Amino acid sequence: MARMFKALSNPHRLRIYRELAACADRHEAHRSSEEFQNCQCDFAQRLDLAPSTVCHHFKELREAGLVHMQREGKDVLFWVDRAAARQLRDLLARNGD
Amino acid sequence: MARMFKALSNPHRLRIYRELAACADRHEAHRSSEEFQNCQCDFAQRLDLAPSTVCHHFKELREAGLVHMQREGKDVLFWVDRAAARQLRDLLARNGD
DNA sequence: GCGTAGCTTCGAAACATGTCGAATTCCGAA
DNA sequence: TTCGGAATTCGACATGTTTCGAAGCTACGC
Repeated sequence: MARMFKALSNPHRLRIYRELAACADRHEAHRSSEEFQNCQCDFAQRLDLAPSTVCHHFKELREAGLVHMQREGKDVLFWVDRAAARQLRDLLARNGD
Repeated sequence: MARMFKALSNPHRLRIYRELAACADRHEAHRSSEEFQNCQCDFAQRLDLAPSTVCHHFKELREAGLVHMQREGKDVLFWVDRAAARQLRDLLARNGD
């Protein structure tokens, strides 16, 4: 559990996670599926980080169980784990409110 | 935002936060107020940590805006910040589901 | 096969975190 | 006023995190 929070505790990783989640939502609207395509090299450009650094951040998110990936030819499909997100939300939620 | 996640990314701090939140809930039921009493030295015993370490963890939670404190005589009142928790939950929540 | 594009692994450097003990402050009680 | 319990601050040390470049893998197109 703390592991998931740790994965989101880095500004770069949090941004990656949010963009993946947002992208998943957009596609969900007209594809009825949670996966979507997004390559790490784009994040490397947007975040101004080395590809190896971005790869490491993805690995952290993956190993925390927040996102999943699957090789699909030359690039990779990523999607967020909704159950994991719900778990975190439940932990943050308390009876009243 | 990442700062809040970082505060919860340590197992000891996560446990402190959850116990504070649980305690607040219990009292809320018959006090209609969010604050409650809980001393750091108890946490030091339960978590088997030095008092200075527990103090440091409380400070992290405080500076992240997740909990608040107020000196009240010889010890201190702590309560969780529900708005902060809601912010985190909203970030984790996505359109569907 | 060979080159290329993208991801991963590895090692190293810089920096941040978790932890402690000792010293300090703060407040209530004897 | 002096004592004692509780919280805080400080300095130190070990450990973890973030980042990079270089080298290695993998699959596609020529």
